[in-house]
Amino acid sequence: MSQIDHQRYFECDDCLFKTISCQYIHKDEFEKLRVKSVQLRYKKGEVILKQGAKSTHFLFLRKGIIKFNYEDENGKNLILSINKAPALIGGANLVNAEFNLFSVCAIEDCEGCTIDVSMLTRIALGNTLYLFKLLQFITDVFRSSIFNFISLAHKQVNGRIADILIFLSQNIYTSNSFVLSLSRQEFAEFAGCSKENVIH
Amino acid sequence: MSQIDHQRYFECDDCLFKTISCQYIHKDEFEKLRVKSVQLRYKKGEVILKQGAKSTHFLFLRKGIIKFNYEDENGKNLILSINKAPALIGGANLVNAEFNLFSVCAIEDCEGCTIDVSMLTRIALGNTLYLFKLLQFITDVFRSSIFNFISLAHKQVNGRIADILIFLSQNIYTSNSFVLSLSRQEFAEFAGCSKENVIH
DNA sequence: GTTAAAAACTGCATTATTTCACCTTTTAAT
DNA sequence: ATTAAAAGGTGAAATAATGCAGTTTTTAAC
Repeated sequence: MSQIDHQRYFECDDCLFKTISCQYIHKDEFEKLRVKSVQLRYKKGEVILKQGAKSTHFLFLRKGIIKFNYEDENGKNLILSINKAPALIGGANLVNAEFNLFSVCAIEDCEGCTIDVSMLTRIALGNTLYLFKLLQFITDVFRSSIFNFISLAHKQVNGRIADILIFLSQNIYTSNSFVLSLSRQEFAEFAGCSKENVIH
Repeated sequence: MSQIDHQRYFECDDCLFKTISCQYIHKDEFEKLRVKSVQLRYKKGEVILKQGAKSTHFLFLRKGIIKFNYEDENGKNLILSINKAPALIGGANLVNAEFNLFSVCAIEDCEGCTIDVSMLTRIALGNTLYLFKLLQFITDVFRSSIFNFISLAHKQVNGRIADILIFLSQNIYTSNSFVLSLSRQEFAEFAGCSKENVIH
């Protein structure tokens, strides 16, 4: 009897998460994580982690761009942050395991693989330097969004839109020209303004 | 020859930081932290950590209320978050040691004591559960500010002001009525609007 | 207690932003 | 290829927010 065979889209050998992990933990230890992990592909728009759900795994995002989305009590969507691969998604739960505060959605086609939280926690607790490294990864996702918040909270719409374009150019697309994969509606949800305002 | 005698304002025996620490590390280990620490008092308005400076210590805030302040390139002040004791201030540097991104200022009289970062890091690296606990403390400071950001970025001024009042009532003063220790100017810096708008 | 400075407050003109009604273009489905 | 639905876009009226100029009140200093 074999376990369910999962679709394999890419090789683990050139995976950044593996490379970094194996600087701290033994290959055999990493193998325990690997056999529990599942490779996944997400189409643009798909939900990767659902707000309110309890997640049993992280996602190591190997390729693609994602948004952190918060749906408020009136059903209004707000984009909190946008991040690109490589990133460790859902990591906030490592430190403070609760329900997902936000949804994570693909805004471009993504691929990555799940990582079992309890297994990773067990390994990290036995290796402080690895734990430290993971925490840096996790806080990076957060850190990059702080200056967005500052701009959003304290500038007018023009400045917010400009700052978002600069942010996308420098941090996400790393290019002066890029094809925007956000709709005007999504852009407005990120900038905190009406969609008409984005267009004008 | 004795070392400089520092002023002592309060006893360490009933300190929450000591109590929590000693659940994870040995008393003798804690003593190494204690002898390096200095008790400090801050008056309302005083700067505890300075934006841009490299800090060699955390502050365990034992009593009082503080604000995280960001001064932008035009010299405009923005309040990012308000927190009360007990809290571990400057902790972001544990994971990702850099210069302080923000200033921390007392908005009511505060007391606390310094904690040597390198010593604490050394101890925490030898005790993962303690490290975990510290990280929870540190991320708490952050977590509490997320919903402020959501409100700030995506509501109008009335809603922002209302949300801040609710936040202060529930999270800081934990009372339905309180004496506001922020000036209207500071309130405006927190709400991201003009001071006239706070008054109207 | 007097005085100066800072903070609180007010009304109003100017500017910014949202909302609405409507039109055009693109995308996806049959 | 046709059609429906979604996204992109526009202008103009209504609403919201800022910035200014000025008055009153509170606070701190001598």
